[in-house]
Amino acid sequence: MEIDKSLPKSERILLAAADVFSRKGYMQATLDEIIEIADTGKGTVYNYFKNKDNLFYTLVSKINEPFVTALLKIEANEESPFLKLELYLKEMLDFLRTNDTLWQVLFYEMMGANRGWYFIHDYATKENRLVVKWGAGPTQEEAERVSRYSELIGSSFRILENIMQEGVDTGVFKPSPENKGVHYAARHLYGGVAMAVFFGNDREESSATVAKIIADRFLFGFAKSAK
Amino acid sequence: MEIDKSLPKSERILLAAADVFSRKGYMQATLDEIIEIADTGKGTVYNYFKNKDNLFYTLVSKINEPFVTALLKIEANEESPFLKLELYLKEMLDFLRTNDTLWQVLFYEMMGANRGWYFIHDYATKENRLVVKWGAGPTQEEAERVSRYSELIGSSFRILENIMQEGVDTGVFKPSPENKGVHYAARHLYGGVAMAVFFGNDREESSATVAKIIADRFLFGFAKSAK
Amino acid sequence: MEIDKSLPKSERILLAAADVFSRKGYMQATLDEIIEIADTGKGTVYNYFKNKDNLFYTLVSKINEPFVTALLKIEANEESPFLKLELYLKEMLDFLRTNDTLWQVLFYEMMGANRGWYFIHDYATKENRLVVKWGAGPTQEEAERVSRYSELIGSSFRILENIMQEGVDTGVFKPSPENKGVHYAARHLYGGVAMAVFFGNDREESSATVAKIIADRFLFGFAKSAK
Amino acid sequence: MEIDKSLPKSERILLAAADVFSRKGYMQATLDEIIEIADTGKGTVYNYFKNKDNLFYTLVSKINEPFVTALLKIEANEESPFLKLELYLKEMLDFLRTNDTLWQVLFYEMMGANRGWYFIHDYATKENRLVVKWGAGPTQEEAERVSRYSELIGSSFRILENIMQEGVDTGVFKPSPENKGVHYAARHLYGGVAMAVFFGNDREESSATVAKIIADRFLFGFAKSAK
DNA sequence: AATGAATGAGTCTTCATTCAT
DNA sequence: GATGAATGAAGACTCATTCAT
Repeated sequence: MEIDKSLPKSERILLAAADVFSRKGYMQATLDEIIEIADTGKGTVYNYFKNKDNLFYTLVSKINEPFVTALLKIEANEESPFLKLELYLKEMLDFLRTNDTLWQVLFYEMMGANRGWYFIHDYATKENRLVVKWGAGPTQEEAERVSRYSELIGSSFRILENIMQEGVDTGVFKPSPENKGVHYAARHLYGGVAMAVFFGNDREESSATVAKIIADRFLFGFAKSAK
Repeated sequence: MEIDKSLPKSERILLAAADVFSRKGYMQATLDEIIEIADTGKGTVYNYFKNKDNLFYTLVSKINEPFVTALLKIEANEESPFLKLELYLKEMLDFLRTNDTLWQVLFYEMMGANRGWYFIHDYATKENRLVVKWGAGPTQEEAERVSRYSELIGSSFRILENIMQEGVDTGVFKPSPENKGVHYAARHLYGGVAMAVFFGNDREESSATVAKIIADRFLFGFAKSAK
Repeated sequence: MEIDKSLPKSERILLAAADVFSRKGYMQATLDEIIEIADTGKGTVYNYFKNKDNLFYTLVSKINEPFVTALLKIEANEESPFLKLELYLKEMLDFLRTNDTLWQVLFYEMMGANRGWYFIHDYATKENRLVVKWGAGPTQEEAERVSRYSELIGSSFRILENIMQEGVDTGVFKPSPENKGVHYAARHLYGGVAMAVFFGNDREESSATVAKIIADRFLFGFAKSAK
Repeated sequence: MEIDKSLPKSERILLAAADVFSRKGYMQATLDEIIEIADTGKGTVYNYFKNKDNLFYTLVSKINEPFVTALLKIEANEESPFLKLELYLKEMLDFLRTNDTLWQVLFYEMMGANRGWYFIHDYATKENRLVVKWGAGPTQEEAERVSRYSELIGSSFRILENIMQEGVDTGVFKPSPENKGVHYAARHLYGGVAMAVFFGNDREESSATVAKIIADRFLFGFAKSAK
């Protein structure tokens, strides 16, 4: 990979990091390879980023930002929940197709290596609450790390929930059984889209087409006729 | 974790490995911790397993076997595709709830480290074909590794495809637009279930209930009425 | 430095460590130099010692042991405090002359790098009590480290105090002004001997002779006649 | 720590250096922390001081100066050696209590890293002479460094020797056995005071009181009666 | 004179793998 | 078969020093 030498160091490092983290994952990515590609010194990386984790987080955080902005715009517009959902999915497909490998890593880092504890988003307080099932629980550092990553994913995920909830509230979408909220259905849709992209790297259909199909199937079902 | 000392060494090692890989993921799991739990020597591990990767693969492979057997039985029975789908989902939920962390790792190892190349399952030859988009492609070792892991996931995934295809063929499920096959929809459903489990560690509802809900939503849609 | 290759690895490492720590001090000593001299692999060091600090501590601890044993024997014998004091000093001189550089490092590590906090030995509970004058205080790790080193020095220092106190109790030594105990005088004597050895590397006089002189001057004064 | 911004840069750097070296010791002190406190640029430090070592030396050298001036004044006055000794000790106690950590570092730097070679002060030529017992000896840089630091300590130490020698010459202090000079006794007293301060951070008694006690004990002994 | 971005040599530490017993 | 002592390649991170502006 070649990086434009005229860019400032910090950007060159981020570009190189994107490349390496995508190919190697978090653990196997090495700073040596990153500085080799960024054509910079090792110390320079540590002038801009506190450590490896901070470099990775800064990177995905930066990429995530315009994505969330676009989604918020979709959520805020005046269209029907049907169309909003489709627009959301198209946006998400475009985003994941561009950042597939990096987001695989992010998903994994968010979920992985967790012993007996996890975070649950408390919709009342809007905070992530630590639940320790057993064991000693995470160190503060581990907890913060996972929490940060959860928050990143959550920032786009909750917009999907909002759109779906709007549909339920306005009576066009089915409520969940026993009115449990849309969390589970949203999780399923969100995760399904992500995995479908991660799984298959084919890009034969445009994201608009695929979004339309997914939305259609999700809303009106895979069965030929209603029960 | 306590392991039955009367078991043969190789099994004790696998049990210990299951424990450690589940908690730590692949990279962060150490052989030192595994042999500590298995109460055996480090050399012994290398007598039974070629290396760390082979140990992990043997482990997930062994766990996967009865799962696939159960799915094959569901596929083979005489029920309607509707019920088969529900049974499949219940089986999958039970399985993933039991092996969530281990399968997170497996998914990641299967997808990860794949920039510029990937595998496509050729439904005709039933083999995984390597597609190199750009770059040097994987080393033979990398390729074999990813291929093996893909095959593991694929073994359960293709059964879902078969059930869905059966529904399409018998006219109860909608065919894909332009008759492209059920791959994309299957990927979406399969991935969605997996992510929903990986994401949320809540087990409030029984897997049977959840399977019923997912199947219902998947088949008949999230919208209140058909278009 | 040449090390007997027939010795077990752990001993070779300790011998090499003694050499390097003596010459370089704690911070500037490198494991690379130690393994070079011990003619062993870097991993081997970490099989025997948890980390650099533990290696250093194990080393000085091991050296300190027979020294304290010898001092305890002196404390326990039936001689007069006068003679005990002289014997103690001779023993200490012999010890410090042998281990001068290593003990300089130990003294420094015990005292140095302390921000606003220090340990005071509580003679009642026989424990080291942390006193934080200002600032955040040490991390637990720092505290334990310094405490361990303090304890090492303290093990020989308190024997001197005991001997001096015995002299006061039996009426042959002057009590401290306002009966404050012998701590200050002991500190002065102990530190004075240490510094005298650290300062001047001359070994012209035998330790027995020097011990006699120090004891004489300490007991009967430097002035020609009493006031 | 706040530093007066109106002071010239070089002084602000020295003040900041005093703070950091005191708290962290030589090795663990970083220029980053120093410039942070001095509120200056890193390059500026190197405009005024050749390197880290030179900064440290300039600092302690500057602090040492008024101390030595005060001691010289004591040496020069018309009082008895008894009183001079007491005044010297009070001055030293005051000084060390103020600069304890910094002087610990200085003592250590002076003594440390000296295996196989050391300096002896030649009282005739008033120069430090290098004695190589074995090994290659120090590099010129090492030698100069240790020599400079030795000279710093020596500047105050030799005044104590002078006072004691004056007492011997005028017949009020005991000469050393075989007329070897007061070096050893001075070393013992000087080192003892230093260590007593470094060891115990208690400041319960005023330096005047402590000086009186030390002088009394040193001159007239710890034993209740002369032999 | 003042600055601070850039550097890379240097260090501790980890851990999969080997092999002699 | 079973073992575990020994290994060294690899990797994150630090920090004194330089030098162009």
